[in-house]
Formats: sequence, structure tokens, C-alpha cells
Amino acid sequence: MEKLTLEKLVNLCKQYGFIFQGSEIYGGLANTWDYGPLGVELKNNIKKAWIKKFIQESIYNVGMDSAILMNPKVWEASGHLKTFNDPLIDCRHCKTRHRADKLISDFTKGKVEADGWTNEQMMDYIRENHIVCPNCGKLDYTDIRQFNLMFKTFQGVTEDAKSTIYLRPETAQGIFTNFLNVQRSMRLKLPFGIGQVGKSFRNEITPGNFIFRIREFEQMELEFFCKPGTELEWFTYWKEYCVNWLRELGIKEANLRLRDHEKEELSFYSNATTDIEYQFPFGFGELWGIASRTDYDLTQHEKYSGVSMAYLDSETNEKYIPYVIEPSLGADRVTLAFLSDAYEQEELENGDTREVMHFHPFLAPYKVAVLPLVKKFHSEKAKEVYQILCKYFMTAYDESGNIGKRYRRQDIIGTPMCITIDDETIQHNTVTIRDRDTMEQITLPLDQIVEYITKQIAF
RNA sequence: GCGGAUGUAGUUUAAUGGUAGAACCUCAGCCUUCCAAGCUGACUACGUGAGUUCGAUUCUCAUCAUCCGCUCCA
Repeated sequence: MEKLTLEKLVNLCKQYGFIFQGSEIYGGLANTWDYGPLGVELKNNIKKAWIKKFIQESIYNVGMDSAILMNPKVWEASGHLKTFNDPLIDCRHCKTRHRADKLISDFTKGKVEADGWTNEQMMDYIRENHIVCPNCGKLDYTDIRQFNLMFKTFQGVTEDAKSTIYLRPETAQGIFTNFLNVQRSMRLKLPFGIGQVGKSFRNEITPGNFIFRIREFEQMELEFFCKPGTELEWFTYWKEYCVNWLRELGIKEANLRLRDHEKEELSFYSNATTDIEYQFPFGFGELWGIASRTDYDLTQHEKYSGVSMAYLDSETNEKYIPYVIEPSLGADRVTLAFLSDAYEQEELENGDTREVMHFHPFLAPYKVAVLPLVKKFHSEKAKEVYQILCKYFMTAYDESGNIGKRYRRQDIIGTPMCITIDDETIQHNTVTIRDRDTMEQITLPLDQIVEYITKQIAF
């Protein structure tokens, strides 16, 4: 079988209405992608599957949906304002990139700190003191550019009243800032988790690889709060829980791997981090980051807001700030993973090949297609059947071309079941259901098909 | 952001300093009673902008986008 390339997948997504390039008729806008009719069904089904497993089926967890715009102090507390904002400078000669403030600080051995300087001040200082490129020794820099990973916008209707606010770079902070609200209103006891699905924005310096790294992306995050000391047990628990979710939805084992972060790689606040990586057409990439974040986030918010984040443990009467396990999954990345995992090229008996998308039926954009065997004899009855099914499932209807062609159209977009309407249907109210994977056909009375399909697509 | 490559219908592609042909796909009609059959017809493209030229899809420049490498990824 030919290897799936990213190019092939991008084309398939475009051709069949999964994903289109953003603003295409205006020449596009870099790294923006729009989900088409099938893509949005797939992605919504993935989100539904996540919510089902992590909220509905977990005795510990509840859901929420916080605002994208937040008080800027949130980002001071979280550290994003500081660490997501670098003055960068390139050496024209050797093409290396440096942080301007670090060049100055290194050059003066820490005697001069450029914190709070304007770009012009830093540039002047570098020129006046002849601070050469540490890599090649030349003094040939580009201008300083501010690389702010957070998108800025303004709140306030009049220009003079406007204040800078940010589009959130992660959904997590909306959960931390609501920790007390959720705990109190839902009468939750540790351990418990709060999950949410939502858009985040990061001005990535190098986006790319289709929807793998985009600047506007969607996250499915769980913040799981537990008693200090128990965090590593829960870390393992959620790691397995996440992998199981992927397995149950049919991700191929061979395309998955776990990567534990080495001590040196860990963020300063984390005492354990594992990435679940998936083998995309361009190689392995991070799909799901599971991090044990200690009490860093809640402590920071306590510090900056002045509001106590302590939890009163009613069993021991202790007060403490809970520790946090954060499994954070990119919705677009995992959509890409399901797309490439579903792709298969099948050899047919006559030597032809066909492309088939083998989505888990729960994820498939259309669950079932209704196909009249011959348009002029069976389409009236077929439309009746369509009207029944569309109340329950995303249902496709196709009457153009011959029956074989219509089966294949459904195969390539991953529809698991096709229902053919023939003379038998008209005479005896029975239909033929053909399964995409087994190619088996079964005959069922019309009044049993809703129940049958419901069973087939269960997750 | 830097370096390199690329840009012709939805897709894959052909040709050309005198504005483009095909295949597949799609659509309509005929035909067709279970896996891309056939026939007839139809729609659709030179990424965008400027320059050179009598005339540019072709040459030049800019821009946008994509791909590959570098850089970056709290």
C-alpha cells in the first residue's frame, strides 16, 4: 500500500468537504483552515466522545466553558505575559536568533538588565557597546522584533478608554480562576476534575503541517485536583485513561507512543510530564500532554488575586492547596490523527484501488446513507426512509449514478452503513444494510433499523 | 523571521509572447435491479497586483499561499 502523505490527506480533505484553506478566495491567510460540512461533523463527534468519556462517564469530573477574554492579571499570575513575550533579534551573517535582553545581560555579566527597556534602547545599547553575535562574532543584526505569543486586542468602545486584553493562550486558566466557584456550587470533594473544550490562540513563530500547529486552535483540557502526595498515582491513572480513550476509538496501537519528559526538560513547576505522541504522515508529534503541575497554578492565583485557594479537607481538617494533573489534548491535532489513522487504500479484486476512511462509527460524519437502487423506481420510498433516519442520525441521501458508485462515494468519506431501497422495501418494508468494513449485507424490517444503527455507532 | 523550491479547472496534468487542451471528479439526460459499466451534453483554471510590450498564463518585480530546511515551541 502506498504511504499516506500529508499532501494526499490535505487534498482528500479539500475534495470531500472536510477541511478547506481559510480565506481561500482572497489568496488565503497563513495557517488558517476552515472545517467543511464533513470536517465539522467529525470534529464535533470527537469533542462529544471526549466529553462523554471525561465528563459524563467519570464520577470525578464536571464540565464548564469559560470566556476567551479574561482579566489581564490572569496572565500575569500564570506567567504567560512574561514568558510568552520575547524581544528577538537575528544575526544576518550566521542566521542565528537571539534574545536582545539576554545579549545585553550576558555581555555585562548581569550588571545591566534590560527588563522594561524599549526595543530602541536595547538596539542602541547593543550598537554603542559593540555587542557582537555570540555565534559568529559579527555585528550585523536585524531590527528587534517583539515576539509575543499572545494575541492582543482591545476592550472598550472609545479609543481613549481602550485597554489591552489578550486572547487566551490556553483554556486552563479559565478553570483555575473558577476553581472555588465550581467546587462550592457543585459541593465537590477532592479529588475532582473540571474539564472544558474551547478555542485558544497562540502566535506561534513556526506554524504548519496542515492543522497540526495552527494559531487558532481548540483544546480539550481537564484540570484534576487532588491531595498533595497523591498526584503521581492520579498522574498514572489519567495517563492510562487517555490512552484508553484513543484505543476505544480505534487509533492504531503502532501509531502511538508515550514519551516521558526527562528531568531537565520538565517545566519548573512540574514533577512529571508525559506526552502521548501520534505518528502523523510527517512523523511523530505531540498529541496529548499530561502534566503533573503541583500547586503552581492555584498558588499563583492566590498570590495575585489575594483570594485563598485553600481546600478544607473535611476528613483530616487540614487546609491545603490542591495539586493538579492536567491532561491537555489538541482537538485539531487529534482530528488530524483520526483522519490519517482512518485512511486506507484497498486493493479490489479487479486490481483497482479505492480509498476508504475507516472512522469509528461514533466519529463518522454520516452514520448512514440512504440509496435508492434505481432512481426512478425507488427514490420516493428512499426519501421516506431518509425522513425517518434523519431524526436520529446524520444521514446522507444519494440517487445519482449507479449503486456501486454511490457505495464508493460513501466509503471514501467514512460512512459506516449504507441502506439500499429496492422492490423488497416497497413490497415488504425491509431494507438491505451494507457494512463498509465487512462488506456484508443484512436485511432488516424497516421498523428495526433505528435500533440497529444506534447499536452499531455506540461508543 | 531567514534560505531554497513551487503556484494552469475540485484533483492530476499539457502547451504557448497572440488569453489555454486532456483525464478523473461533479452536474443534467438516456441507460442501469447491489459495488467507480456505457452513451450524449454541460460547468469549471493560468494565485493576486504592478511593470515591460501593440499584446503577458509565458519575461521582470512585488505580494499572497504552500512545501522543504533553519530558527522557535513558557
